[in-house]
Amino acid sequence: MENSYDHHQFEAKWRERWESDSCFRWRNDGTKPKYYVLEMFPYTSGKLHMGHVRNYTMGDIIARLQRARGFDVLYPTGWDAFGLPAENAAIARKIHPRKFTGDAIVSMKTAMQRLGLSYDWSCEVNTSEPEYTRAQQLMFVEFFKKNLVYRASSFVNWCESCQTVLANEQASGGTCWRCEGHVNKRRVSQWFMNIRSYADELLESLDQLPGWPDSVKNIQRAWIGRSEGAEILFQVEGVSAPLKVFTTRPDTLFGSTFVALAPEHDLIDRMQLPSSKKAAVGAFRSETLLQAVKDRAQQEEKRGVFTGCYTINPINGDRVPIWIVNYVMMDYGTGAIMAVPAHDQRDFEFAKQYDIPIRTVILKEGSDPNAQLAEAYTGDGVLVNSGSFDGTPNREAIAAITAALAEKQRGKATREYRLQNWSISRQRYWGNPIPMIQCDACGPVPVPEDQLPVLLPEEVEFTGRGSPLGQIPSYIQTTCPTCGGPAERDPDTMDTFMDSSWYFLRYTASRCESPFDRAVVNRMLPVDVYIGGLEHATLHLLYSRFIIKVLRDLGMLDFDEPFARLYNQGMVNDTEGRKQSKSAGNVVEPSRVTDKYGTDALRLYMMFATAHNAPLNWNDDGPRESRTYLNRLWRLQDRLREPLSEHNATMPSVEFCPGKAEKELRKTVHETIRKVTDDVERLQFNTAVAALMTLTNAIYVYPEDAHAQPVAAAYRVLIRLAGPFVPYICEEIWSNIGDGSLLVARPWPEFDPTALIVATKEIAVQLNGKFILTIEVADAATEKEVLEHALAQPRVDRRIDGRAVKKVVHVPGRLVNVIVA
RNA sequence: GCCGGAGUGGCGGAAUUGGCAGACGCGCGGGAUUCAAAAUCCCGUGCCCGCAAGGGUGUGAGGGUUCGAGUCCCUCCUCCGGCACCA
Repeated sequence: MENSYDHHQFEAKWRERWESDSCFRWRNDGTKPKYYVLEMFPYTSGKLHMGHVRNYTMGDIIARLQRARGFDVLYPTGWDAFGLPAENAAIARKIHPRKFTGDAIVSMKTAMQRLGLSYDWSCEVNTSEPEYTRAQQLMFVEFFKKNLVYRASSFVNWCESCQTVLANEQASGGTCWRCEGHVNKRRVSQWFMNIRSYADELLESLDQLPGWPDSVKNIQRAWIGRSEGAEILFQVEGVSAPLKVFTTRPDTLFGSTFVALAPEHDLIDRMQLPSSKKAAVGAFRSETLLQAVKDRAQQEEKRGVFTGCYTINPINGDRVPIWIVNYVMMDYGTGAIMAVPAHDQRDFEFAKQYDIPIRTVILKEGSDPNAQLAEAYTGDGVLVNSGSFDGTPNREAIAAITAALAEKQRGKATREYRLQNWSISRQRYWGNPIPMIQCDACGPVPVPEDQLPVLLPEEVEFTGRGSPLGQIPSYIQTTCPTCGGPAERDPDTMDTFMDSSWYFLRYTASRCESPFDRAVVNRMLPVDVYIGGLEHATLHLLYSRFIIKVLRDLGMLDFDEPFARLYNQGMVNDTEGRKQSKSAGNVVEPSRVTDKYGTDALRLYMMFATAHNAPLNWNDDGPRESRTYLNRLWRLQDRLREPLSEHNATMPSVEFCPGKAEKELRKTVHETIRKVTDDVERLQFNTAVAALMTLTNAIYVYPEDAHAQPVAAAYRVLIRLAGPFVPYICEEIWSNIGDGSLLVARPWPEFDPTALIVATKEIAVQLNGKFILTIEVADAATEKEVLEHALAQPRVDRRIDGRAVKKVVHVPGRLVNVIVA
């Protein structure tokens, strides 16, 4: 006890003891209510950075606290172990991705264990291991059998430097999400998952997620991008199949003076282009298709080419020209629009440039129908130049015109989505092989279950060019499981977002033969608290929600959403607020801080510095300042030596609290229990730490001549409350002052609301809403007594200055507001 | 451009439902301890006027609702995040 605080002397000791006593084991025996705490598992980059420390400390505090409160806590972790960086390391440094990943796991796991994180490591999951690979391949085969995956050859986002296909959200802004290289359009045959068929549910069930931050829900809503409108069929001259157009403004149909197609649109190949137009059309298409997605999206100038072909407007029989334009995207809607220059700014600009007629069909109230438009009018109004619909308010005309088209079988109300279907094929080695065989006679055939998993071949040369698996004949060449003839394996691996969209199910049965145990998963999920970065708002979190709904519809589990509550921890930046990065040379190593100040000091600093979701700009003084507090916590052992040796209670007892000082301390103890418990529940770790400091201060200033039992007990409560935040020092102190048990095995202190009631309370007195002073009134005082007491104050009386009191507002227990003229 | 979120002391940040703005910490000032210093413990600390008692003022700017606004409403400014020819 006389030793000064030296973290080196006991961190390893307690880590080993917690491990050997299985303190953090998930029991899964149904005897206690369950609690599932989850963090976004790390990608196996090899380094643990401050962002991880911040994220995992939050989860660890919740896990430790909930265990103490009597929950059967599942708090697991694992490794997002497949992916491009390991493969790139293989190409650059000739290290096999399996070795690179294995080494990374060893070093990261050691670092994570040093942080005192209370994971149940027996649940550990590694997405690159054969068991996980097999489980996911079983699920893929199931998806295939139920037609949830399909093969399509289409224009996809192609990253030139990664030589791979990207999902739309992985190519946001025209740059690759991983290497930030240019993304082009390219026609490739891929496996897709039909996430769009779940778009409505993914959107609507966001409203049933009160535990999610609005920011993430809004990002997902925008990402899904549902818009209501109509699909309209245009007859193209010389082509039998009608052209489908999507619009949100069917009310403007009479104003459509041309139809515009995306350059990729396949109708262009089926139209009979006049020979005079063929060269220009061909040139425009190939030029546009060669452009990187980003360049095309950022191109301000609207350009296009007239095809020489015409189509018939189904509402009025107008013959309108068909153009191919650079501002219509194949990805959205039908890749074709009815252009209405008068009421759409983009169409307006295009029509001006190419001298296409502009016809007003919506008139703003009180404006001149013949006025020249300076820009498109997109507001509301009344229909003109629209035949029998003239005079109809445009909002009504939307439904009316849609109905008129439906009657003629020329259109219907419909919805479109910004969300694209999920392309899951990757032309990479270090991923989960797609368990499919392509047979010329039988088509795509799944690998039979008894032959799973399809494992990656070990002997591979990593050149960084083309398809790594496709170049290995011994892997590719196989026989068809159906007909026995020669066939080829799918040369691709699955997008790693597939791995991470169900790993949290696997934790509950990490060695199970089937992908997961249905009964256990149904009991443990949804995850109670999920913590991770906001950067996964549209990728991982949307895919996970989708996969859970798919598994539900396949009858494999019985809930709708994977994560009941979601929290996004803020970034850890450098001192200037810039992102930490190797290239900027501003990375602070967690181990350097923990060596010098101890794990607890680092954890405490990260929790105290700022709110959980605000960015944390690193402050070099922070860990030292936290250490100062820990020293203060430590020294109380010595300072309270006598009280602690005389009294072994773990709570301040009422009978030992006769005087004001004792009662006040007891009140502070219970306020702290309540505040720490509530604050951790809301992830307000900074204010929880502040409450611990307040109790610490109260113990320091507790009068020496007051009764010893309350202060000894208060200190024991403090150590128990601080345990989840700074576990090592608290376990060590507890071994000196406790009851011989391990602190981590102690239940959480009980909150007693009656301890908050003391004899008097403070009431603020205001005059005309302006604060004057506080008065002390008896706890049981009536309203009349409180008001009399307030008005009797000389300072209040002086400020009233003889004016008549018009009204008095009394908020019991809080304030009195005296209103005078 | 559109959709979110946020602007509070010298600094990091508190303020559950509209009810004493600035909890807690850093820094700073004072005191105790010490031969002295560090460390430690105690007290003080939004700003302005005042020796003090006391008074004024104050949550990005302006307006509004209310007995009462950091909190609710409107307009504007700044910063951060998301989306961006989405038909």
